[in-house]
Amino acid sequence: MAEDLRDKLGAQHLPLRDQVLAALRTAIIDGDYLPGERLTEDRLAEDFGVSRNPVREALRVAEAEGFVVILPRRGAVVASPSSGTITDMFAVRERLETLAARLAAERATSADVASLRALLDQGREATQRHDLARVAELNSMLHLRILQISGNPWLSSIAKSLYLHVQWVFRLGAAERAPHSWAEHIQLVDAIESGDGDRAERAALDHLDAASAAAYENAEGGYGAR
Amino acid sequence: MAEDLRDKLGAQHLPLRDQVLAALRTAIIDGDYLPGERLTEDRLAEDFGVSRNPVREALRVAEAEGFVVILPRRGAVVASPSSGTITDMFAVRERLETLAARLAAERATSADVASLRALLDQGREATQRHDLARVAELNSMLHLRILQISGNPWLSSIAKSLYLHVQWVFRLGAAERAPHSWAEHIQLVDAIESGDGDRAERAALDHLDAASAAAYENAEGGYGAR
DNA sequence: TAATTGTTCTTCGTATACACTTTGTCCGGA
DNA sequence: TCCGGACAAAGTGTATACGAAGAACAATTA
Repeated sequence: MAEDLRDKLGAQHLPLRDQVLAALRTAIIDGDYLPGERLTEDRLAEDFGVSRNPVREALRVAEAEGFVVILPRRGAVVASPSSGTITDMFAVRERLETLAARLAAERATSADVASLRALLDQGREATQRHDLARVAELNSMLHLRILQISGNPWLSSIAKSLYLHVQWVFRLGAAERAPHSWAEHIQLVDAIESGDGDRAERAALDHLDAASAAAYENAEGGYGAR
Repeated sequence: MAEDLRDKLGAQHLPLRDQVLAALRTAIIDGDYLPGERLTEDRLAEDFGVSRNPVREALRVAEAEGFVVILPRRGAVVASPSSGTITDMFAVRERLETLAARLAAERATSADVASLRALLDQGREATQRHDLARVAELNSMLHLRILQISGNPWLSSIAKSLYLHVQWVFRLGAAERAPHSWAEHIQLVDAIESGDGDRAERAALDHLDAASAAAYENAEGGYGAR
């Protein structure tokens, strides 16, 4: 029982600041904190039940990641993504995720491919159950897994951050499109399995173009220019 | 005008944490803190003459940027770039900086081109004076200026961060190669001025390939795998 | 020698204090 | 009514202190 306690404490070894950062990110992505909303340190500290220090450290990282803007002596506000950043984000994603697809195709082991196929299967099931939230989640997992398979940490961490931002901006539309994008995902995984870098890159590009087009449609009347 | 003054002073106020972060970054890039070296909060606080709080906040951001690694309950150490990360960084840079060159070519105003030409001129002069440090500095400024001209903030900030890391890893070799790379820079600016995106992208790629090759030569016997 | 126990260093989180900015409010005067 | 300035409130920026807990290393014991 003393061991249980120690295990729990040991497993807890996620610093509070990281937990706060994760909570802050998801709160922003989920729309619990809206763009432009003011985030005072005291308020966040209270919301998360911690003192100001972990909150401050989390805020600095969140700023570096582009989720909040910090004005000196005035504090933090949730960042306001504009339609301009949509175009910009997809331009960068196109370059990075096609590279990820190519590298994944060149490096994927059979176990890697199997893990992708497993995600696809689960996605198909979830689609049949009309569980859109789960489909969207599996969608994310698939993308992140491909990044991981690419084996390039820089690429992975940068693209992951971009992906989070895309989710933030299109959290509404993404869930709807998820089932449609699944066919594109199958193409992508097939291409990766084939080991053909060019083909994988093309499949990723097709997918991104479709996602970008859908994003634009969805953005009409969404966040305006700002 | 009183308003202007207040605005300026307010905006000018650099929080200590930002100053610490900047100092930490340059200290790491310049090799004052060597890879693997332990960075205790007390020591940094003393080095920079501030309390531990700003240091901690700067460290979190430095971790997010990849300059330090923080081990829970054990503190921060300077990150150790391996030859693997060199390859990975250049793979990403190739995708991003070619995109930047294309966008710059498509969007550059005549004033933008003039500013690039001005940097080229200064670089030529500095080369004639054999002022390698200045050449390297202008080299950086040119790259960052192109990123700025691309008009894509995501691209700009991500590529800038990568560029800093490249400088860190190759701070020795970069200065030597700077004069040689100047010819490639001229090609690049010419291409941007022409407004031909494809050509700009090709010029950027040539430049990166040369830089990458030089980096590898220089890395022999440098930082090993780690 | 090997295992155990202390000891020390350091991080992690909390709490407190205070200077300084920014912001908002209120009040008197034109 | 509108303006401008005094004044108060809110919140950040920075410093400091303290206790708990973990990690590393030395000392001690079997």
